[in-house]
Amino acid sequence: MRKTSYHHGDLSQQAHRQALATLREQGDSAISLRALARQLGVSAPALYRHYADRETLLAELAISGFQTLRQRLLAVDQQDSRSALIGIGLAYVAFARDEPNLYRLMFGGRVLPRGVHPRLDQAGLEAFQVLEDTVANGQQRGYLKAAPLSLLTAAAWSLVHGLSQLTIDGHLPGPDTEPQLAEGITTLLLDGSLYRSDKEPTP
Amino acid sequence: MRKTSYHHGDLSQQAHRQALATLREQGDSAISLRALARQLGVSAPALYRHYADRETLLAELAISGFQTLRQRLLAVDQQDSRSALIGIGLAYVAFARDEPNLYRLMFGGRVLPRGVHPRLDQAGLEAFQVLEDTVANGQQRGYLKAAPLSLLTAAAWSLVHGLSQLTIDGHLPGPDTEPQLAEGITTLLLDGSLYRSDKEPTP
DNA sequence: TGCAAATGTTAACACCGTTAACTTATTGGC
DNA sequence: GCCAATAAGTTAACGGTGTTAACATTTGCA
Repeated sequence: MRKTSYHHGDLSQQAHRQALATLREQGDSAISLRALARQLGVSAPALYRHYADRETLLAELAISGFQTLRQRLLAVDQQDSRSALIGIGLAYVAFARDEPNLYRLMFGGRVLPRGVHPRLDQAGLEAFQVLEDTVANGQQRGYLKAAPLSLLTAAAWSLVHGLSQLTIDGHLPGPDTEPQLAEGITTLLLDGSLYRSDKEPTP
Repeated sequence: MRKTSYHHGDLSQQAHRQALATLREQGDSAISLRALARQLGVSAPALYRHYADRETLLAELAISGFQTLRQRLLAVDQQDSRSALIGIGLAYVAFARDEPNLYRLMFGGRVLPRGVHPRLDQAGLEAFQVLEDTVANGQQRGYLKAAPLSLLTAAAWSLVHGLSQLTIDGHLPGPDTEPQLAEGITTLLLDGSLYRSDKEPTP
């Protein structure tokens, strides 16, 4: 009664799985509920028993994306502040490079606006929290300036997010200069880009 | 023979105009060739005399976006290096904030991939060039580190692009903290975020 | 004047997301 | 163990989309 049963039995999960595969390979615009249903051997309206609409399905994919991004950031060694910060930056960009289509969906903006899917907003915040905690930790240890936490965090996030986006969209000249580029840029934010002969980072 | 003539006479430009208006108000996904033709009082296939397909029309909009972004960056005062760099950063983020939907289209990535519309790629490069020139100038004047130009430029671009994207998509906590945030962050990249008591920027 | 090119037209194809109305299987209470 | 409620599927249909083919009209030039 597995194959020919009226009820599919595992449609929700399999739809998520298949949609994620399509997303990875061809981007979010290639995800069609009808095609998805076809691939799963089911009628299109059946999917509406599990997802309110197409956008909700996409939101679900983005949520799982934020969760794995968070896991990747949590896995970074936090021994000393400097390597923790650089490590976070590298891990962030590496995730975007490994999952460009998923990353684009997560930060698409137009396709998944904030304030519509609460669980999505929360998943994004939780990933962001890891970065903020690392920055706060660096401040407490006296490694980072006493500037407002929100400012430092926004700067760090902007930098890695911008670099990720530009990298996966091919805007940067040498696309294979990664990940030295990520490390160099992160270092630059930490040390500053001004010319000076006297640079002695106070740990 | 204006209104009832068989030939429209100005379809290409008016299509561009109307599509840009729709883009600004509702985002690129709201642009439909059929609806566009309807609004212009013309049949849908007529548009194909002027644009190869929908994507080409979107590319045209993005091109004009890059051109006005370039103009905005060129208008920044270049008297001294520091204010030029900060000014470029502010102008860049201001553009994104003023034209969020246009900006998203320009850097969408999935909807307008690079390497497909040569004129679009070129327009993007030309805007980028202004930023690079400013950075190179700062180096020549001895204001910026002698690090590789591509590294410094990529860092600056990543920062302003990331901040723009996060801002217009509402990812940053206080959305009205702009544009102090942009200035603070740009300053941070210039001076570095490390704690140190001796900071004397060498001009 | 006449013919070619430019620029419109209608009809049609193959998709899409979504809803309504209906059918079948599963499950929990008596 | 039956049987009603519910969960999870079905087909049919509506209105929308991008795009192409085949045809019509206007314009501009030789």
